Amino acid sequence: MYRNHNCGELTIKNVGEEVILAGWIQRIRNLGAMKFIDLRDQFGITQIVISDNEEIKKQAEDLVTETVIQVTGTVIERSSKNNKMPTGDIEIDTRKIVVLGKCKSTLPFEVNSEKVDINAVREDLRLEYRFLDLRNEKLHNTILLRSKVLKTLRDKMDELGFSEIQTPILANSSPEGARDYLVPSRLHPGEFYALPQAPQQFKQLLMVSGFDKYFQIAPCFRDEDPRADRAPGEFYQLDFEMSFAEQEDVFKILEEIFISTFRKHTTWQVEDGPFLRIPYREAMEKYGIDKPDLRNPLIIQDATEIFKNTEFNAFKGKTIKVIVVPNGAEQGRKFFDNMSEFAVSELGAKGLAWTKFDNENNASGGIAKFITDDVKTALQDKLGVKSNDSLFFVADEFETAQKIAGLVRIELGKRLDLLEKNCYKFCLIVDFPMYELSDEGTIDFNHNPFSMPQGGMDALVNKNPLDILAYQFDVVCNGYEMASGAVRNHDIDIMKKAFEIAGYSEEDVETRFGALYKAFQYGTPPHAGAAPGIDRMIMLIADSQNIREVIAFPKNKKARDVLMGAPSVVGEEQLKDVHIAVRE
RNA sequence: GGCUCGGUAGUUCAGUUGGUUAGAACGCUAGCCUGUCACGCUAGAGGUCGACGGUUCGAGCCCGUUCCAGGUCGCCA
Repeated sequence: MYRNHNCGELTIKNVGEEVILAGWIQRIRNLGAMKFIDLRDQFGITQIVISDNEEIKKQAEDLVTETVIQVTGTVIERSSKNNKMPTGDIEIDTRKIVVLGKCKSTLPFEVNSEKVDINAVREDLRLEYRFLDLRNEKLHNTILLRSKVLKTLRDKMDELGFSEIQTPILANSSPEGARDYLVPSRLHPGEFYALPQAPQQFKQLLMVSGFDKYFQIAPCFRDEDPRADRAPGEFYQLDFEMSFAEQEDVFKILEEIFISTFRKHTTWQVEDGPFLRIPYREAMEKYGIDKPDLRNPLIIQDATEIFKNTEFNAFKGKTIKVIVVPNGAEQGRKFFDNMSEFAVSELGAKGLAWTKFDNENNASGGIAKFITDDVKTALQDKLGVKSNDSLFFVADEFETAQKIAGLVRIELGKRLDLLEKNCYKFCLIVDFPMYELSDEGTIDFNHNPFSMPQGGMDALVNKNPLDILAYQFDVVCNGYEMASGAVRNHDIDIMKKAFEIAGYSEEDVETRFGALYKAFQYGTPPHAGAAPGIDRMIMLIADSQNIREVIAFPKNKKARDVLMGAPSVVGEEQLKDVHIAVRE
């Protein structure tokens, strides 16, 4: 028996009991004739005291921190208690110490040190020694939180009538989307599997097979560069799909999942559903981005009309976007200069014009001299500008102006500390366009080629493709895209037409999406679904700034596992097996 | 791939117009200490200043190349 209690459960009630504990030495305080050891395991810390007995002192002589030991002794009441810890009333009067796992005396970084912030330690070093890093309480607890969230999600999906069905990891390359991870086939020279970017086609096939509601905590693989909120290589989605479902049915499920999971695992405020629905175009107009952070109260307004006769050269012939900051006039000149500097150097703006309205409602500073009486009246009447407000203007081509104004809005929210605290603000971005214009001027799918166009065949035949909307939506929370979903296009004729508009022939569809093309000719129920990103969900729940904090063994920016050493060079024999020529 | 910020002791960092022996804190080692809990005190060990090349009497510092790593843009149906 290695232990009969853990390190977090002994209290004053256990005084007098003979116990065996096991754990890691977090700290040793050597007072000469006596010695205190903080013994740590996943459940807590218990103080071990060593005194008097020469035999035991000898056993404790060469101990170093992070060694795993087993301690046998008696629970005694402390003479000086520590009310900061749950076990602070007691300590273990030691009878025997056994070293179970030795540890080097010099660690690559300090573990669970209150003197050093682990987040300050170079990240590649933490990743190289991830097994030590994961001993740090906060990270350790985040991984345990992840386990709890996964359980909540599974229970919730089960409760909602979904069946968990696993789909292949060795799958086929899909010609759309991100770069695939390829796996060479041994049995079929020159052919490759691809790791799935998402179980998209499989889950739609399950619908054809009559599985009413499917879900899976699905690994997804995409060979793309990472971001702070996007892990390289692989990530997990709560992938689900429902038969005979419309968009609203999916919304209800998403609202149920997010609200219940966030309420269960956080203390921040989560509003009741339904989530606010914002059409994509409205989101771009008001926030300049399709994943708005609604904790930020600022909105973007259009002032193109107001300035159409302006003498200000930078505004002439441009789309003018303006952000009005209520009571923003109290900021000094330096703030405005810094914002302009930021917009130009960081955002690539041509400039960031600004002005402010004083107590008497007169524009002063910045571009005040271009705020004519007419413009002033219009700003007040049409955009609601009041005294002591400040205004930031972005003038550019329409889409650029929108985008830069969106980034300025985010930065203003940060610098002025405008974000509502301790809350999760969810919304649904709906009505994504079906198509977009590519850089080459051709028509491309905007988001997901499997989505049903709003208006069906009629819209495809009669409308300008760029005006067609899709039943395609995102869940957004606090500025992060949390889920993507759609009503799928289950009608083979509409599908052919939809692809035709994007420049694919029927043969293209047949070869690229052969399984769906075939299956949809044998009785397909209308279906819809979505896929919340699990890593990002846990990141928000844990209030982490970096997605690697919610993954036990994350890869670094270059998609390398520095602990395990993946990817790695493989032997010639292995390469020959899979018919890959050995380089000379 | 572009832009940007970094790389100095085990760790986190400082390092003056380029100038003697490259410092601090934490950690580590040793000694002292019977009530600590971020224990305290004293002493010590520990450095190819990412790598290569250049400028210079002299480079941690300036220049070039390169490697590694973070953020961001491209990318992510």
